[in-house]
Amino acid sequence: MKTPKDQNTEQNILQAAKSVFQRKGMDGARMQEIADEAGINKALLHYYYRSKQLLFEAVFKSAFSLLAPQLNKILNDESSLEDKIKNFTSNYISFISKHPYLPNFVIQEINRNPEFILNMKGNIGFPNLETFKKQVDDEVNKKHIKPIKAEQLFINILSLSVFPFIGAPLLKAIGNIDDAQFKVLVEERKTHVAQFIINSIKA
Amino acid sequence: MKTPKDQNTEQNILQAAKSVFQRKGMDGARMQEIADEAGINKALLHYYYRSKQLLFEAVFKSAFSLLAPQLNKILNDESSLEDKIKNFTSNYISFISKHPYLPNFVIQEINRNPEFILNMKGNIGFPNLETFKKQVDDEVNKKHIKPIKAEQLFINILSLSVFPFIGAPLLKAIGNIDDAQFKVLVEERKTHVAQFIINSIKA
DNA sequence: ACTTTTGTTAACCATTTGGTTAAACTAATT
DNA sequence: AATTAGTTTAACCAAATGGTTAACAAAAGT
Repeated sequence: MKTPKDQNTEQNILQAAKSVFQRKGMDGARMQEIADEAGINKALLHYYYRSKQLLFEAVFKSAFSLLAPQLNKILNDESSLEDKIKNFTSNYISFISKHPYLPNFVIQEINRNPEFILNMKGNIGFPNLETFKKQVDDEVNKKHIKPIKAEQLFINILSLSVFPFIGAPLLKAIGNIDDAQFKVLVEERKTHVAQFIINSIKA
Repeated sequence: MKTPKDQNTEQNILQAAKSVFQRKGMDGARMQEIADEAGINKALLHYYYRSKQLLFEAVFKSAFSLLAPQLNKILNDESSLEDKIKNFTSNYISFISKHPYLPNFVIQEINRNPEFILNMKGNIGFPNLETFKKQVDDEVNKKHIKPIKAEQLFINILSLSVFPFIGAPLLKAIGNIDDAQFKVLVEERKTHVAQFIINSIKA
């Protein structure tokens, strides 16, 4: 018997929780701040999500569910390796540009509590390397690309796509570049990264 | 009049604080836990370092001072570009292997409080890209390497060297690899990363 | 109409946490 | 031995924090 007054209180809470947790992390987040941002009383948080931990897990799963399908795109579609690399790097960098807090949040919390990701592994849609591995090994055998371990190639692709966002403040400081210039660099990376990788592995 | 009994209480505290802060971060760390790990009373923490904030800053500066000189090695020494890349990736990966919490700690805390790194920028020894930029541009002009922006190359080098440590639990989960296998991958990366980069940029 | 269920709040509670105080202890100085 | 100054601790404190309770409001069911 929901009051129509604000039928989506639960969503408001989740939205506020996302915003606060992703900026401050589990330890830095305050239930009061989430309540304020959702425009409700603190007790209502516990009415919908029983504890800080459960609210956090809802946020984390939601965030992870945004990132995982994007990963599967590169791992499990039908296109050629080169197309995969081009599409993935471009799409992933575009996607993260719109959600700049996401990768740092997910990685930080996984590091804080590594068992956490094990829960995720059961879920359908969890990324799996098998198809990608076969494809890379195959291309290597056919001498289409230089010898490389699929795992290393995957790590390289992900590193080049994701790290610039996680290390942004550091990179800006070292390179003495402002936000606008950094944005240009990121924009360039949508094509640069794929080219960089393909140059490296092509036979 | 220092008691010789334990002249290095201050160092014990710093050591314990490093351990706790680097594992739990500023928000997750507890002064009591640091005191316990240092084997002293909580009040002594405040006797030597007035507040949690000041103790944290001491730890952060110490951590950053470990990473920065390593960066300068690639940026400002006299060797050829290729040698720089080889030495840096190999040395940096070796170094971080011995301090696996360091990069995540530094990057996480910079993201939590981006103004923080601005304090560091004044310090001597803060990494500076100018020399590296000149060298890369020069190599490009001489057609020794393919055209590439020095900033992008720098980001790539750092991404490929550092990200695997920050994303380790994630990468292990996706690749279905255990700690031992991951250690092998990291070991391989000491040479793989340089080769991957050089393959990509060589003319 | 009235009873039940759901949504919402203000006030409250127990615990944790960073920080303080005053006293005790230690060792060099006089 | 008495003084002095630095070091260490137990006990304490106020604020913050996650969580609960009891009362109230609004729908929905009957």
